[in-house]
Amino acid sequence: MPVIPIEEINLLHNNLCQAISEPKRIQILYALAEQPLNVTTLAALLETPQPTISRHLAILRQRALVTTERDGAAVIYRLTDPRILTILDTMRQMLRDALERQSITLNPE
Amino acid sequence: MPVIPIEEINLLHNNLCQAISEPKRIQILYALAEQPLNVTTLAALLETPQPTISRHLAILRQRALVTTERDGAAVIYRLTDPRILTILDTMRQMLRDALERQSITLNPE
DNA sequence: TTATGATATTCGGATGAACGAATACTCGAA
DNA sequence: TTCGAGTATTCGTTCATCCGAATATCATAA
Repeated sequence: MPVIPIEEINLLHNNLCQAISEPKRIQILYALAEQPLNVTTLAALLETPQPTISRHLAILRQRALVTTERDGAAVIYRLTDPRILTILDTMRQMLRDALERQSITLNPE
Repeated sequence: MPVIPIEEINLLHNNLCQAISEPKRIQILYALAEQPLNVTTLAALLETPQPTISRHLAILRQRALVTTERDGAAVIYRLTDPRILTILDTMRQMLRDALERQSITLNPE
């Protein structure tokens, strides 16, 4: 029974849990999963003001969830680690299963 | 390229991301992974006031991450879905790998 | 039914993000 | 070196959530 040090719990919280605990940032991660994008394109895609996207990207970059590459005046953002998608998709499946237990269905057919 | 509806993003955020975005709740989930526990025992284990633990458990219960069973006056809490541990462990590994990229190591040896 | 251990809830204050708006910075072309 | 497109930052406000303290509720034994 491994007791996880509180320092590691805090790192986990600050760097990952906290980072994905914001709907807009989840949207950003899914968008970048399709393809790397620059800030303006991302802002247009998510119909969100550019400073808002830029702030969220800064948070994701500080947590090392995305990396950047310059392309002239533009900055291309891409996912650092595809496992973040595995995590989000697992959560979605858990959510579907939990809703099913309550006989509620997403996208019923 | 599946575009995820904003409603599902919000459900994901409210029910799962938000729920694990708190160090004490992560500790609780790991503790319950070892074995089901009642509130008082959990409070003692995590050296945290009982009302604090109770409030966090209420949040986890509302999100269906834990379930309860009565045992006399006590209430036993247990994990609903072991996949939450898979998620947390994957995050820990991502964190380790990210730190390694910066030549920082947890538990060096 | 009353007392006790166990759990849940409420209140108030404090803290932490998020946002809109405005603006500052950066890069490269001319 | 100046301009414009692209990106980042700052400020002030608002809103959500956490906690400690106190207390209420619940279940069972006597």
